[in-house]
Amino acid sequence: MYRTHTCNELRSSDIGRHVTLAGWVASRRDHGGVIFIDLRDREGRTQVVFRPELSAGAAEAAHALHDEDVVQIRGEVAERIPGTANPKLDTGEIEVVASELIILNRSAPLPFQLDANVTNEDLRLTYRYLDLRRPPMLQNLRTRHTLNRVTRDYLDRYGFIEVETPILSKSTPEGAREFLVPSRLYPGQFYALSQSPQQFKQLLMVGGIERYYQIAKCFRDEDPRADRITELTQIDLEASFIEREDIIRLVEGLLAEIFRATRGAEVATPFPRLTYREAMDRFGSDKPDMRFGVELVDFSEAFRESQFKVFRGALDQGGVVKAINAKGFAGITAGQVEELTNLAKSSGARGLAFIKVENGEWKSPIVKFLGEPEKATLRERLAIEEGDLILFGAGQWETVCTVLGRIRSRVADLCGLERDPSDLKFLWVLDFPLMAYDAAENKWNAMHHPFTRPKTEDIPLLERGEYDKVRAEAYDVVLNGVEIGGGSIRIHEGDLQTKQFAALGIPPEAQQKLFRHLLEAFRYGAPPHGGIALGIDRLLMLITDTPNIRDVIAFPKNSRGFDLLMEAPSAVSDRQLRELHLQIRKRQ
RNA sequence: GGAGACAUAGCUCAAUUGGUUAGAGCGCUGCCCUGUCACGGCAGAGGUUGCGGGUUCGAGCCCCGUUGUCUCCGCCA
Repeated sequence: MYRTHTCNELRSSDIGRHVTLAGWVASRRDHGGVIFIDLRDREGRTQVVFRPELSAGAAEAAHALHDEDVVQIRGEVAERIPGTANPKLDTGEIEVVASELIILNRSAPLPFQLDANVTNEDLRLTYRYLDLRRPPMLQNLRTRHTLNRVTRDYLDRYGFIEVETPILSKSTPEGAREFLVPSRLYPGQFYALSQSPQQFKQLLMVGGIERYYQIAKCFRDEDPRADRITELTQIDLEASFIEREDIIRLVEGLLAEIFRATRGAEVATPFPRLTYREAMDRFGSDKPDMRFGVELVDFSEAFRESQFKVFRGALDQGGVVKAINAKGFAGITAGQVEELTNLAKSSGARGLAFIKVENGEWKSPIVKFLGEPEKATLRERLAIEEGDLILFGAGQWETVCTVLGRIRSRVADLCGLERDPSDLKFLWVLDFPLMAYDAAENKWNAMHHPFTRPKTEDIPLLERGEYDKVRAEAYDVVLNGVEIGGGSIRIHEGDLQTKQFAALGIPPEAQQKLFRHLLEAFRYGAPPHGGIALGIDRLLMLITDTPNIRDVIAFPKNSRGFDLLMEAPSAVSDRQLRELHLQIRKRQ
């Protein structure tokens, strides 16, 4: 038996007990005579003391211990000498007086100290197995485990069956770019790694499973971000004979249980709701952070006859003029103005008009173009006071909303507006547009995915080709400005699905080639169904309050999709390539 | 595909306007130390300042290029 107790188990009540512990040397304090080590395992730390007069051999060997050596210790639990208890340790009342020390394995000096703040993430990822020994990382993995366990219990209680779906699947190049896997048995043909179990879960509904879920790995060959990774995990679920309200109630209950179990937080349900249109209009985002105000206000009517050409021009071209009031931020520095302007430009704006309200005066390059009635409208609707900063956007509705939404968020950070991670502002965003026009490709794309059901009352719009007006029976769940999940009611009728594909520019032949399985399945009594997928990694970022998605994943790839630990991707042998019928082209 | 920031000892960082032999803390090595828990003391090793080029009497610092990392835009059905 390697151990009788863990390193976070012994207490005063165990004094006198003969025990065996095993773990890593977390710290050695060698006084020449008496030697202390902190022994660490998964559960915690226990101080071990070596006394030369009691066991000379063990003490002698203890002189040579180093950090992260793996040892086994036999000894007796003793009360610490009065005044030397350590209240910082759960086991701080006692210590183990070692009678025997067995070195199970030595450790070389570490490339970084486990108790230090390491900013070099490459190093942490290269030695991830060492990084994982740090308590916060272990805690993140435990939290992840709790989330998975609670999810399985909850969905089981509601009659959901966990079904695994293939990872090697078919390339259907709508949506995210896929990872392709060459086939040995079918020369020149490829699998695609599943970017989502979407089509399989719909086929499960046709299969009469009725309620499915999976903690599913999804693969997307897109550029990562701080909160995005190419290999992500989703709580994926789908149910038949349900409506939007059923999914919403189910997910609210699930999230409440997850936050109770992982954070001990009580989540108020039901969550507030906004339509996509409202969310964009008022907050400039389809995933607004509701922990602070600063809403976008529309001034299109007020500036209809404006002398200011930028505003007037935008309105004449069917656009909008909107503004936000950054309360008390008139003291913005020139550098900050430049930063906000660059943010606006990178978000699609031509520039960023602003007014500083200082010493009772409106300071701005544009103020000379404003008439008294316009000023009065601004003053009233933005509740302008001394010290405020007004920021404007003018142009196409969606661009203006997006620009001001990003400005809103940045201003909140610059102003130090409260963004308390324990303030959980959940939100449903409903009625997304079914499709979005892609000017670059000159075609309509599905906003969610091509299987999303149009709202029933909007189906005639779809049939008339008024694609921009068609709303989807789709819903996103948002927490503190982060989209943590999205889903929809699906199309279950073959003819409607065919029309939808056609609207997305997929002609009948391509439909058959790519989606024959689905269209065929819909011919045999497909039930009405819908579902949702929640991103576990992002959810954990919010639960653990970490800004880096890699910190909640045991073995993440870096932001370039490279695995520093395994050094993948890597070159393969000519023989492997031949088996796969592949030839590498020389790079130019 | 585009933009920005960063790169100095094993780690975290410093180095005044371009100026002597690039420093500190932690870690590492050796010695000392019997109640520490960020133990302490003494001594020591450790650097092609990412790489390449340029300007200069002189470059960690300025310029150009390049590589890597991170962040953002595009992208993410």
